[in-house]
Amino acid sequence: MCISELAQELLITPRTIRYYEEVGLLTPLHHEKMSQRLYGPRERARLKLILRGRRLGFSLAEIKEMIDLYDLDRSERLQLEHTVAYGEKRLQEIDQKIEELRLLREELLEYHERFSAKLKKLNEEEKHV
Amino acid sequence: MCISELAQELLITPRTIRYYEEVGLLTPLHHEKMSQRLYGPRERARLKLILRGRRLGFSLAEIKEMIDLYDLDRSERLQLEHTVAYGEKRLQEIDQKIEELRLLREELLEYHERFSAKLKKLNEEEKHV
DNA sequence: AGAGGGATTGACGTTTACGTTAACTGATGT
DNA sequence: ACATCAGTTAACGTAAACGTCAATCCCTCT
Repeated sequence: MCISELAQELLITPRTIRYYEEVGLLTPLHHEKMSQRLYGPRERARLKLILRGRRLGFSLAEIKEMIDLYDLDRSERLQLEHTVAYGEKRLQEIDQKIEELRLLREELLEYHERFSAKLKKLNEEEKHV
Repeated sequence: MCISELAQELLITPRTIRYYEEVGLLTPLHHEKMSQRLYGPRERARLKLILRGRRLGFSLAEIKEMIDLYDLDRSERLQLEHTVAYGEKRLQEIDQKIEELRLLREELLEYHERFSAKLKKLNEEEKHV
């Protein structure tokens, strides 16, 4: 899979994909001999994860931490305990974000229902005319 | 409530609060005669909503849309139908974000459990030595 | 061999969301 | 009256996350 195909599928620009490589979020096949980058299913899954993180308000640095955290090749020889503890913290953060979204949802819904009621009332008043 | 009190309570800087006013997200009491801005409970609630939005990855422009949407004073004379429809769209977006967070959570949890198991195994091997 | 089309590599530009600093003002304690 | 101290305005600075553009390169097709 070449860069523009991948970009088109995920609705982003090639520049974005190269940028993610530049900051160490992606590592497509791209040796000396090859003139183009090639993306396998692993890089594709990783990119989707990055984009999901972005949509949810995580910075690229945070996303990199999460990804590196569970990158077997890089952290196998590092402190597993630290990794596990840190991962738990990240999961808790996500739970909190979910909770905050629930709260935001409730808040907006409250406004929304107040407005819907008003609209309904107005429509009924029109009928009576 | 003055600006620094509010800032301290919500763990942000006064500059941030003034900036939100600059872009039309807040409208504290601040007439000609007064030399300081005063924030009531309404502005405080609004600010908390803004900060929640930010933590969840919404841009200030998006947050402004949401807030303006249900600002009675401004939209009462506007098209209520449009407001209601748009609000429903926003609620759906939030539901999707919640779903995406659930997916991200699952993904990370999967990695996490794989790592935890590995750690446990290593600890047990140590005992046997 | 020459032309065209997509990919690559700098390099600089841009937007968002503030940070920082300077110069000023208004209220307040002594 | 004077100092001081928080708040204000105005202006410029900055980090993150790309956008944009030019120059070059590679491959392919005729």
